[in-house]
Amino acid sequence: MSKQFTLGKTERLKSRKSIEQIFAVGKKLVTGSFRVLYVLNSDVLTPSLAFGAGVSSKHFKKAVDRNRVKRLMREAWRLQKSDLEEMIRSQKQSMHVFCIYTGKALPDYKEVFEKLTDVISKLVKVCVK
RNA sequence: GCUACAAGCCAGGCUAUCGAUCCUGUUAGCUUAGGCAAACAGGGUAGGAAAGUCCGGACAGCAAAGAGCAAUGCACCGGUGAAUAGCCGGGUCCUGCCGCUACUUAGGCAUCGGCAGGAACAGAAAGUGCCACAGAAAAUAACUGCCUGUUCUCUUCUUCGGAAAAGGACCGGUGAGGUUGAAAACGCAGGGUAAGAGCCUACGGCUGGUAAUGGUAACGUUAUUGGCGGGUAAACCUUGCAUGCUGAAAUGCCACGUAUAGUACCCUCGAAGGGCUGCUCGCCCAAGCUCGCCAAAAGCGGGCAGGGUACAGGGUAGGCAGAUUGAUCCCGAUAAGCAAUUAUCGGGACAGAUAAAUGAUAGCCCACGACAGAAUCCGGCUUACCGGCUUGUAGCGUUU
Repeated sequence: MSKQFTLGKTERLKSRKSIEQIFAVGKKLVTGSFRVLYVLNSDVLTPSLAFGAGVSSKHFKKAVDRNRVKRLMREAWRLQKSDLEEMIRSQKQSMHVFCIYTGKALPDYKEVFEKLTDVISKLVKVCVK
C-alpha cells in the first residue's frame, strides 16, 4: 500500500498551459466561498489527478495572507483526496482541479477542511456519472 | 535600581504526527547510454525590513560618423566607494541656548567664544513674473508730509516804500517722518542743507575687485579700493557639469513545429524605403543575378531573387543556461586614516521555487508572539513594527 497523504510534483498542476485550459473549458462548481474548476477526461491510459489553488489578490492585498490561504487549501486537499484518487484510478479517468478561494475574510483551517470535504464528495459524484 | 537618548543584536521555543522543495549517499529499476525516475537515510530551506521601487550599479540585448537645439538630472569643498541625491570630514549661512566685552535708558545686548540643531548651500547686479492680510506704499514710483520760489485772499504794523503771520493755488526740490507687516529702500551718531538724502565723515554690517598670506579646496585672515538696487530660482529662467534606449516576461542555446509559405499593391538607377537621439541640419545605407533579341552599348521583354506596406492565417509558450558563492556578509587580529573606509591574515555563514517549496494540525512552556513572504543580483535611502537583550552617555535615587 502506497502512501496516501502525498502531494508531489506530479499531483500538482504545474504548467501554465493546463491552467489556462481549465479556465477556458473547465466546468464550475461553487460551494460557499470556494469556486472549483475541473476538467475530466475518461478512458486514459495513465489515470492521474492534479490540483491547483488560487487566491485573488483583490481580496487579500498582502502576500502573507495569500500564501496562508493557499497553504491551508493544499493541506486540506492532501489529507482528503484519497477517495477521489481511488475512484479515478478504478474508472481510468484523469482529472484536473483548480480551486479558488473567493471569500474576503481570512479563513481558519477547520472551515477550509470542511468545505473541501464537500467539494471532494461532489467531485466523486461527477466521476461516477 | 529607575528614566531618557543613541548604537548594535534577536525576531517565541520545544515535542509528536503528516507533508513540500533542493543537495548528498545507498538500494533496486528503465534506457534511444545523454539520462529518467522510485524507495530509504542524512542535511539545508524566508527578512530586518524580503516592502516602497526613491537613488546608484552589475549583467544582458538593441543602437552608435557628427553638430546644434530641445529634454531630463545634478548644484559649497575634499575624501570614501563599482557608483549615487549614500556615508565621513571640513567650510559658509541661519536658528536656539549659555558665557563674556564694548555700549547701556541697568531691562538688556551688537561683536566675539562655546554647545546643540537645521540648510535642494550656483546665480536675484541678464530678463520676465509673483509677494495673501494689514499698510500711504511690496519696488516704477505715487499719496501724505517737509522746503525754496511765484501769485491770490485776509489780518496786524508802518517812516506809506513796504515788512511780518496765516490760509489757498501753481512751478520746482526731497525721499528724512507717515500707527502696518515676516520684510519698508544698510544701522547708528555727527556734520551738512532752504528742506533733505551715504551727500560727507567716524564706528559697525553686507558685498564685488586687487594684493599679501594660511589651506589640496570650499574658504579664512590682513591691507587697499569700489558699491550697498527688499524677498522669491521647491516660479519661469540663466550658468556649469552629466546623460543613447530597453529591462530577467532581458538574453543565449537545445528540442518540437513550420514555411526559401499565402494574397493584394508598390519599388529595384539616383526610386520606394531605412538609419543616425525627440526635432532640425547634414550625412550614411541601399538598388542584385540571369536569359533572349542586338556586332556592342543603350533600350525592350521574360524569369529568378531582394526590399517595403497592408491583409488573412499558422506555430511555439517544453527543457537547459542566465540563477543564486558574490564589488558578498559577519567575527577577531594587525596596519593606514580624525573618520567613512581600505589592505593583509585567520575563522565562520549564505533559501533557490517556476503557478511558484520554506508548511499544516495537536499538545506543553513562557516574556503570550508586531510589521510582514524571496522571484536576476548587489550597495544605499525611505516607510511599517509587539517585545526582549547588550553597550555607552545624561539625570535621579539607595548603600558604603
